[in-house]
Amino acid sequence: MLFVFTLIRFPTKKKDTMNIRKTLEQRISRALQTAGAADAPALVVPSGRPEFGDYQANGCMAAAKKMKTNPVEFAKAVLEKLDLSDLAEKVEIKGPGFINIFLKREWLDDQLGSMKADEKLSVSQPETPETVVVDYSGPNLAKEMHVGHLRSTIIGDALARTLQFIGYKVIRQNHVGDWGTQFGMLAAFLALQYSIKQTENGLFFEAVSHIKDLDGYYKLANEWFKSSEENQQKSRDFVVRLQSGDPEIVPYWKEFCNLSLSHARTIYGRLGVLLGKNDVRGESLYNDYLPQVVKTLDEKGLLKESEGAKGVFLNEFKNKDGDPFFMIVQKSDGGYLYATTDLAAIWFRCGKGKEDGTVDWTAGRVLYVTDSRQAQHFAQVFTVAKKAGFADRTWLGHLAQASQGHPAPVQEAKTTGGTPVARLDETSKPQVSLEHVPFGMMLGTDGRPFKTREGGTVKLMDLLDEAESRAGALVKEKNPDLSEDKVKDIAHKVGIGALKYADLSQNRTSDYVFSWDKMLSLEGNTAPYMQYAYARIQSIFRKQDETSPACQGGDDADNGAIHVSEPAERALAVKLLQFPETVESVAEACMPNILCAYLYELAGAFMSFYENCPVLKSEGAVRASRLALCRLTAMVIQQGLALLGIETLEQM
RNA sequence: GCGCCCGUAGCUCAGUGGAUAGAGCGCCUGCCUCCGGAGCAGGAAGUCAGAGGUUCGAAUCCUCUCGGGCGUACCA
Repeated sequence: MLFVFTLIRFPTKKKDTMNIRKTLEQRISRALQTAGAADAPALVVPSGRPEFGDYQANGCMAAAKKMKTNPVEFAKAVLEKLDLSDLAEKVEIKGPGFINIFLKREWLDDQLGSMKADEKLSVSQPETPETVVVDYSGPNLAKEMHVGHLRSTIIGDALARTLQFIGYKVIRQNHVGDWGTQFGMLAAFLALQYSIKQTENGLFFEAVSHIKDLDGYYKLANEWFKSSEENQQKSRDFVVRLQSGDPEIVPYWKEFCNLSLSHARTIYGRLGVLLGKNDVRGESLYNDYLPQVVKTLDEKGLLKESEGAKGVFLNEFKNKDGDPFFMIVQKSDGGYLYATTDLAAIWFRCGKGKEDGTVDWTAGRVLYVTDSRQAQHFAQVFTVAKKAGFADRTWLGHLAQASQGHPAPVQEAKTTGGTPVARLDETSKPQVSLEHVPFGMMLGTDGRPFKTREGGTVKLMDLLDEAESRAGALVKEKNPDLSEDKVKDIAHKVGIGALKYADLSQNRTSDYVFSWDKMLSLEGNTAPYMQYAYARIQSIFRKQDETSPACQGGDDADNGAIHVSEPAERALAVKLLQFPETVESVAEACMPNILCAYLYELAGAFMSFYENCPVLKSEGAVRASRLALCRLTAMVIQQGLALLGIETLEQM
């Protein structure tokens, strides 16, 4: 018992020494406090200019203002309470009260050494690794995936990878659209127009071999539907029977969904997106919950009726007439809506699924990676979910633990770029953090919602083909001696990497102008730039094995101690050490573009280092140190790109 | 009407209340007998839509105006 108690009270905590920003933040906050400014944030940020050091603390001015003292005098007082001698060679006050910190080279050397020895690259694990559900991609199975699905799929995947790396338990959820009247039509067409064989694996439809693309199938089905009154009637019968769970009909619908899902899986495979069969939890799986959702809302006294429809009035939102918004959960004909399904999904994810034994987890945080047009919808759904208690915590996360014996801390509502998020409701009952992670729309070069010249959408498959073929052409041009297989492999990694990076590097909240050239560009701030830096480093190690037989095998070739001295080395060193704080920011704000910007700066710092500091031509300790620096840079670039779902290559 | 988002270099976009607003593309000037030139070093290019306000300090926060987008009761 005592052992357990000890574990709970003193969780094994990794030391946080390597997150520069956090370390400085803690030390300076303490100094501020000692100097008389309680609760004043230190406001530590990397310095804007080299002459201002590596980091600057901006908190003194505001604190002094609050205390009505002279900011420079106060900064001096803070400095007296502040001992950074172990990590800084100089700490000075400049301007109206900035504290500029110049990190010590020896300290940088130490930090780089421990970072290199750590498989997590100094990214510290959360003390309580809660379960985070990431809901992303979620294509409608009736149609083929197009460019509009790219952002959710890629951004969601990068966030899931990042959260997982940090140490959260990540549950990927592919909330595919697999329900609704159109599925009755599609299934009916499959059942009635194609020959069917029973095989060991279930049904086999002749259609499967004919359907080259889903959109073509959809078009055919639609024509069939429209061609006669009889077909329409058959189709409607199908819908009714399907929705009542008729065992004769369900297999047809299932087969169609499988067909469509296999198309999605092909796309995911080519994109390198980690969404598998087990991550698919379509709308239809919540069907059984829908009546219960409505019933629960009724029991909580939230359910009202208006013009025949059932729903919840929300004072927090206004409708066109300025009256409370009415969120409908059951139509006047008895049917349910997406708001109902979303409520059911929240319920499922936040405890109901575990209670039912369907899954073995319950969420502490749920991220919805969908376009920004749904912001209002989610704000409303989250509000209702909280009122109804669908998102109450059944698992005690860090919030509950932190508040043991005290009133629960009231946290400020925060946003993840759109929807306000409340972690605690008005009764201070711990709640799951439900966060909409919105992204902007895909626009054409005319600034209008993106469409092809024919008015259609660009198929994702076509975009991937184009990305790889453009990259392939470039690879052949740069390196004509490579084998066909090699070219193909490089073209794939470079092309897909560029495509993903083009999307991820943009602030997700802004609208996105679709451009073949921009999306598939391979120069400048693109994924290939980082891949190229990585390949250059690998090239150094290959050459190093050849030129220095004593070090062959590479085992200890890069194991030398790092001693930064040249300015370019120092700049690279500081950049490398900023990896942990960058990854944390990405996870907290759900902004992969922060990581992209970081990696671009890192690769840039390496390129300068590469130009200014010869590695293989240097000797002794300098050579060993530079080799080690190269190795660590390669590790960070590889890991950083991996968090974005982008692969590295040994050669390109 | 109401709500939310946006307006930054020729184009596409970064930018956490901090010091002289940054990248990429395009344009101009240098750099491959030298670890991979998909690169490096540098240059030109800005009334941060406009006007007020808060602040020691505003592209960032508040108000208004102009311009654009999205959403707004039985689609998702």
